Amino acid sequence: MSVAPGIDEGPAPHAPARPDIIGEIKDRYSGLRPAEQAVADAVLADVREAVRASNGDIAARAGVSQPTVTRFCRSIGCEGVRDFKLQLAQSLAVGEAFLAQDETEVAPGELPPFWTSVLGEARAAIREVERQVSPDDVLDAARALAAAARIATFGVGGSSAALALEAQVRLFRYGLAVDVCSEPYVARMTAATLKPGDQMLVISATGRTPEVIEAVEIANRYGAGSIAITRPGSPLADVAQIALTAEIGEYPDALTPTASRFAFLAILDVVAAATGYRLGPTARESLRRIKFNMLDTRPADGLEPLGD
Amino acid sequence: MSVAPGIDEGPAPHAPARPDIIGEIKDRYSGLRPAEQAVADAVLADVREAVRASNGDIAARAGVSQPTVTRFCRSIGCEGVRDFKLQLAQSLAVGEAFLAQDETEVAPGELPPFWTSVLGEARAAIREVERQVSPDDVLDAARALAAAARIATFGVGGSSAALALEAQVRLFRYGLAVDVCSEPYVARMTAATLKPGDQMLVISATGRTPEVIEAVEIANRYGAGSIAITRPGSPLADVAQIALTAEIGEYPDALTPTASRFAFLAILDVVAAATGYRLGPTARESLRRIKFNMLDTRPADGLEPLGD
DNA sequence: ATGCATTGTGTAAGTTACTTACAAACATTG
DNA sequence: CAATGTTTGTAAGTAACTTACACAATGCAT
Repeated sequence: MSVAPGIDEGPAPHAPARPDIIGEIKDRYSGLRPAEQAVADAVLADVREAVRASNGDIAARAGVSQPTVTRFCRSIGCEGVRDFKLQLAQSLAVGEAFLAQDETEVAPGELPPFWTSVLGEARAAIREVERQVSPDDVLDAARALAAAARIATFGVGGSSAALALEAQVRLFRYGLAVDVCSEPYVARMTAATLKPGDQMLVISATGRTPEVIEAVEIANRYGAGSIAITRPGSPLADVAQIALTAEIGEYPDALTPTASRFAFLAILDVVAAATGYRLGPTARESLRRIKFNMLDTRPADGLEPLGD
Repeated sequence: MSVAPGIDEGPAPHAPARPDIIGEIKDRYSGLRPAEQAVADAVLADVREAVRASNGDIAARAGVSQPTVTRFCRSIGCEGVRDFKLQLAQSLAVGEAFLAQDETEVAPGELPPFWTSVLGEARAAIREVERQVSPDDVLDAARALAAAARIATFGVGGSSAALALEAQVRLFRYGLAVDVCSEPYVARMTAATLKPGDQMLVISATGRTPEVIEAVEIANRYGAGSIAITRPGSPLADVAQIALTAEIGEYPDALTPTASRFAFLAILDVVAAATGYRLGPTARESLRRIKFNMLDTRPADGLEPLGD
């Protein structure tokens, strides 16, 4: 019985994200020639069908000649029809994976406008973590946290405060000594009590909140380590000894909550997992104890988050 | 200046997820004929190249005839080479979107084992929100929240408590009266003060925490509305008047934080956005005021989350 | 071990799909 | 109005995939 070989997806492209050919069609639509616009109309009218249709079918559907279809493809930046179809298939596949509205079996007309943007932004934020956060930095942070005699987490301003709480919740379970605060004066006082071997872990989406920067500076001054989850190139990233950064674009709609929370939560989770692995058996024992004691208070039902 | 037409991706397929052709190749590998296995090897050795290569190129690379390539495609369930390539392109595109390890430009050997699992689980959780949460329920919840004279949010146990805080942070900005607590006795007392027209919003990953269920029951009893973000079919989902539920599988590794937080944060964000849209101008005015007043305390740099 | 049947595979021919070249029609500019 | 440039279709050429058939290899039965 032979074993399937491994998979190699080819050398990594060094260009940014692969262009979304559907987006390209729409962006360039107004600059297309009339017959080419007819092709675009035909394609966008049923993208799935267009992926499978022959050049001739598309031409017939659009009421143009076959070479016009080739020209259309060239106009939107493809090498030819074959290239176009491959890209269209990929754009469609990614679209379905990210915006799989048809899989929720909800009629398109009934979806609120924010539905796709909120969830799409959340996904994009997580993707940015993959792109921007260095695993080495994560491992450095985990090493520092795992070895810390004490950890103080701090964040202000609502969501950063909630994330600081999440940080505490994630780390204390491994048996680490973690305290959390979201009040600037207490944070400053806490930072002043830190010593060499302690860690300050702060979270700030903008990286420019003076109170957060100040707390890190105080911790640094007293010889403690400092880790920041924040925005690249920000003043906070500059003062923290380890900076785990991701730049998350803001969706330009004030009514839609910021997606940066997803990115920062993801960073936190990766760091927490790395710390857990770093600690190894002691972390597992701590978790085991928690599980054991939480079992007494409520019936368990398969795998569940510990403690809600 | 013509406007680009809308997009129609074609009728929704009623089958489950589209098969992953790369997975099919690997699953069926041992059952393939020898020459077809050589094709599989050649394809998997460089999938990106294979997508673009002609039938003849693949055959040459595999050291087989062109018809063998066609046969290979048929063996793995495709109609032919054209179909195969389209599916391969899509599988590759989805794979990149979900597991784009090569885009982080980190050598595969250096990635910690949890890296892909943590982030992949986060993505899967968000996807489950799309699959499981009904937009109608979201709109119902938004309608109730937008009309509420008062909103009380509650969650216990660490992350649910953090999410309750996130809920408060998201909603109060629209000008709604929202208070948050994570202490069961205070929650019970708060619930007892609610009246018709008020809303209780609770978050619980398991849906079985007695304190949370109890708070909802109290609120119901006093004529207030109740909204739960929780697990489907749970006791909490049963007692809440509006239940926004998603079942998130737990990754069977105690050291990896639960991804359900991403799902619940996503639900929260969708509900918050829907509420904001429901409120419309009053929400925007409230946000404008916050922005205006936060500008005084720190320099703004493009679009940023409000208040960190 | 031998013969027969089945399976696997390649070569060659046929079909489909895409591209190129050229001519005609249309639009723009002077 | 004439000249030039752009757009588009028809027809021919090329690329890519599929089918048919023959041969080789393998497996099974005697």
